[in-house]
Amino acid sequence: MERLENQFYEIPTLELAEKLLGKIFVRMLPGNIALRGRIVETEAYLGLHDEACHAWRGMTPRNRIMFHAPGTMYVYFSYGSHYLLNIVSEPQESAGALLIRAMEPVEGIGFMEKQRGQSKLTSLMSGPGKLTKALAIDKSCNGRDLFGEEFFLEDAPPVPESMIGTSARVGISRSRELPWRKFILHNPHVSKVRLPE
DNA sequence: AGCGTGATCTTT
DNA sequence: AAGATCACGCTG
Repeated sequence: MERLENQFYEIPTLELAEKLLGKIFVRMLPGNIALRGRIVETEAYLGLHDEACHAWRGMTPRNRIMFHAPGTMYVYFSYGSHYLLNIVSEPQESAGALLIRAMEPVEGIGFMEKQRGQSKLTSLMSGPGKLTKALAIDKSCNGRDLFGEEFFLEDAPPVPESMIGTSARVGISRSRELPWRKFILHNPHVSKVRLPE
């Protein structure tokens, strides 16, 4: 399948949240080994008026990559143990991004199992911290883009509207009313959400 | 349901 | 300098 170019990312963040579903995230390892995962869950974060977004009060050392070009990877360290992967969207000032919350393993599953220390397929990448571990993504990936030879997205047929679920975002306290989480309905690799109180 | 974990940001 | 807050995952 074809690689996705810059124009793919240059649409409103909430549209991109759905368009990313079904697409294949690829990481090439030394030795021409490929890791592939199908994106099955995303969350949108928008700089303006979204108090759950890291950038809602402006640029800081941590969030500066959110102000970069669409298609850049924003990776940050969370809860003392996990790296979380976002794909930057929107023009600079808007500071939007999509959190990649879950993928379905497609290729390189042996490597992923080793990374995760377990082999249950539906547990390998069914959460934002799990998938970065499976793909060996850490802070060194922060600021890299998806247009090189190591990281890129491959096109795939769009997921029909009837197959897309919507909900509030997981694990946040502010702006909980915004239904900006998108996922593929009934897909077993979608994260198991902690029920909100 | 509870807790480890450590960077980041806000408030003194 | 100190305290609060986490875009989480694991155990039980």
